[in-house]
Amino acid sequence: MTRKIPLDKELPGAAGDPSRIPLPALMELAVDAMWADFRSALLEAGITDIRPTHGCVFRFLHGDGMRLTDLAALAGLTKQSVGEIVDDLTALGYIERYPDPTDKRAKLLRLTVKGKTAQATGFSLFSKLEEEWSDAFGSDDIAVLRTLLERVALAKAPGAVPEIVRPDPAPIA
Amino acid sequence: MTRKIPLDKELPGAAGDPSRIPLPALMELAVDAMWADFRSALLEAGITDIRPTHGCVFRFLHGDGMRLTDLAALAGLTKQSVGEIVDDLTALGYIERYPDPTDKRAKLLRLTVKGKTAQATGFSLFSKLEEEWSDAFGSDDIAVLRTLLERVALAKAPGAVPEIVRPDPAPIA
DNA sequence: GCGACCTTATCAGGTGTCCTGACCATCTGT
DNA sequence: ACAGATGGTCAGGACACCTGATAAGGTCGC
Repeated sequence: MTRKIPLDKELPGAAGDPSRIPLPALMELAVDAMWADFRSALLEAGITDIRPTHGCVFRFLHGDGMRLTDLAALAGLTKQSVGEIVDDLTALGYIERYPDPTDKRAKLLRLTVKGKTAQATGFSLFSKLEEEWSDAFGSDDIAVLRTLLERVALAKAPGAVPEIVRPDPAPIA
Repeated sequence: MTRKIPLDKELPGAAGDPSRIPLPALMELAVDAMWADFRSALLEAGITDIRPTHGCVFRFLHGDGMRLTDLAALAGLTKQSVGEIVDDLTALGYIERYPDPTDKRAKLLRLTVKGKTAQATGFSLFSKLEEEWSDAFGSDDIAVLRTLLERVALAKAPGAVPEIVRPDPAPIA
């Protein structure tokens, strides 16, 4: 039972079985569901003042001082856009700006303790979400999904893949 | 080679391996890539004046006369929003409005010939896209992806699944 | 050491896509 | 026949992006 509306006898487009929801639409449904799950988990974890837009900061801000320009480049947005998001998160106490000692034009950005905690919570909830989806839809299929998506990301958006942030990374050696 | 930045020795969140891009982010990358592929295929097919927003009409408008309200409900948007989109597509010649003979308040919407052609083209391109992705990433994995996503959609957004439109369906019997 | 040029960040303003609220014309149930 | 629901539209606003311009500060050639 995947279809409700009976099919026409002749299909103008003849583009395969039209009861198949287009794959991109199907994926969008799923990704929306994922984000909805994540957001409600965030709320349950007591984080109520972070909007989806803020995600780019928590995903890409790392280290002990990043420039707005660099963060924007990682996030794939303009510095103006990220600037506004950064203003927001600064006002909320998740990140702070301080002057770059080596360049009087620049300001450096870093997560506050509150911000680091929130970032860690987020990453932990992502993990939990993946486990829950594994339980709900089969860990084998979710594993296939992940490796497939990783290959897709590498093939289609190579620049975006390696730059994903981990909680407070610091170079070894 | 999935990671570029070396890991910290101690991971604050300890939320599994942080080199794993969060699943929702990974899916978003993939879905964006899909839409990008689809849009460029649309352009190659000579359809250059349809914006992503217009998709809701081509996805959900079917039959020989639908009300704005019903279309909006299917698309999950307000009638005001869909009204604007409909104005747009009417001006572009893809759909037309005509008065509902049974209700003087209402207007009915239907695709023009141009609109039906575009819809059919779209569905055909979706099919082609899925084939191309099967070739590129493995038909087995794409098949798993599809059935998984269908189960997800059914579980997480049951209302959205059956109402997807096919090109010009007409009830049998 | 100094002008030409590139960056950094920010200000100002605009666009596209959604939303809520208010409204009139019309239909429906009692 | 009238109260209340419904169909469509107008007006206005939120939000997440964008482009362009500008001031302050680096960098490099010579």
